[in-house]
Amino acid sequence: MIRFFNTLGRRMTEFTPIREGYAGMYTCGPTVYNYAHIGNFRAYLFEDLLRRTLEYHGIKVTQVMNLTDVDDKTIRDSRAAGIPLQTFTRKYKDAFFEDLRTLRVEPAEHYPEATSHIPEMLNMIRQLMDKGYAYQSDDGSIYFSIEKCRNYGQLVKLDFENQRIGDRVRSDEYAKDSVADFALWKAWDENDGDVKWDSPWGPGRPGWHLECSAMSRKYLGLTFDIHTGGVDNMFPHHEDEIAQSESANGCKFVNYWLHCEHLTIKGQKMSKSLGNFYTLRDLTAKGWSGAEIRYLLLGTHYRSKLNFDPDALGTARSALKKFHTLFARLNTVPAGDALLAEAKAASEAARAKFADGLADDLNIAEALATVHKFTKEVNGLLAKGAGHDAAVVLLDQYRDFDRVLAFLDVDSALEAADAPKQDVPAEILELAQKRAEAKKAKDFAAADALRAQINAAGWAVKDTPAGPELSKL
RNA sequence: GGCGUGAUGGUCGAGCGGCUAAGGCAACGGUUUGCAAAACCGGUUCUGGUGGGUUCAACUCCCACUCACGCCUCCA
Repeated sequence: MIRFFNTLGRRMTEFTPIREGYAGMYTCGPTVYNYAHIGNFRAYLFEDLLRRTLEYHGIKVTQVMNLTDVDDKTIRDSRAAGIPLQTFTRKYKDAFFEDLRTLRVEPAEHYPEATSHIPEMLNMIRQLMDKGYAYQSDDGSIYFSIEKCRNYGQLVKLDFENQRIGDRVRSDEYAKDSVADFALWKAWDENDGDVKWDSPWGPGRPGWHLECSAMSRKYLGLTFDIHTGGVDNMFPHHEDEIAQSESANGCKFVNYWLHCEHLTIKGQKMSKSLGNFYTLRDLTAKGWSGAEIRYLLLGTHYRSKLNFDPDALGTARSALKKFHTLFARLNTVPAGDALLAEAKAASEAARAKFADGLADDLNIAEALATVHKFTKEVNGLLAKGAGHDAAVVLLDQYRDFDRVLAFLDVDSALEAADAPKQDVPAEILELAQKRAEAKKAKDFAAADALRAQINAAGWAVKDTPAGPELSKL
């Protein structure tokens, strides 16, 4: 049984898909006006964990992630750069997909762009107008009227009578009947430059919330299983999506809403406006790998705040390195079927616990603890003389875990272990060679002197069963 | 002001109304090593923000307080 904490109702609920064995999932994607930061990627990694967990449990997932490629910011920044909107957003779409690959995020089935779905959105506005849920204001914009929607406020309890009205609201309020009404269609004005589409209500562009309602309907149907996003999307974005979709479609929009907590830095939300963010590229430029970053960002339960500390990436590196040396060891176990049955039993037990942990609202801590306990067993089996056949089973179990985790990298670790270290300078190799000879001759004074020389040159030497190994200090 | 989330050992981070409070990283001890490093093994560090309450029994439920963070129309 898989269960999730459903924001709708704020309860832990068993997951029952509409169609057995299949799950339709809509995940709010990026606004492509800049590089996404790792707080954004935390959400996408959570969604990746979600889809991989469903798949691990044999459920076929259809995931849709939208790309918001027209809004205030994309228009503002493309105009400031003097570049056509499409060209401008193309750059950040490409960067986004590149970053997803770095983090081993499994691709969604559909990545619809807002600008490619204007007809679908206009169609939905038409329906809302016809049913009386929307109205046109003096400036030509179309708004959704909250008052017409009895169910408004399913995700968050808000008391609109008793709100502290901020400046942002006041500046936007002029054309609306009610403060909470939101734009379905924004009438063109000169700030939009050449960005505009024709509509029955005059030239303009779609409101932000509308794209998700229109595109989810197109790719997932009127009612679908799961909708996710960051907690900051609960209001107004998701609340407005529900209002639009349920009003237009006349039926329930989404069965399970899952929201991911924020990534914080020094206890504060990471955000573009506060300027306290790291992009993925900032971290990879410092030498951290996608796997290490993935390990760190996935390590905290999605409904808890994750305080990002760059130093913690070192923890990730240490932990992953231990796995990699173990994989290499498993790969060189001599032939034989010793302890094969034990290996199979340990693998099967670990697999079941791992699956159960994930099924419990994506309890990654439980799943990881299982992997680590399994590793302890694996080491025990190796110490007891497990043969090659057993090693193959154990290694396969790590590959199986990695269908969800995607940071263990069993096979690339094995390849790396086999490949010669090519980037070591010749003179360092020569010193290491001389040291090996000195050691062979039991001239330890000379060997230590050579090691000091190697260290002075910025390299460390370790003696492994397979011979000396060099690494940068 | 309204709504919501959280506070666990050096650090990150779980479960659970009652076995010795997972697991990672770090530290420490041991095995191994010519010495190291790496690897493996091991116990250890806290009595669970504060104060009450319920209960035979609470870290786990309830109340209050303190602190922190988030949302209240840009925001993953």
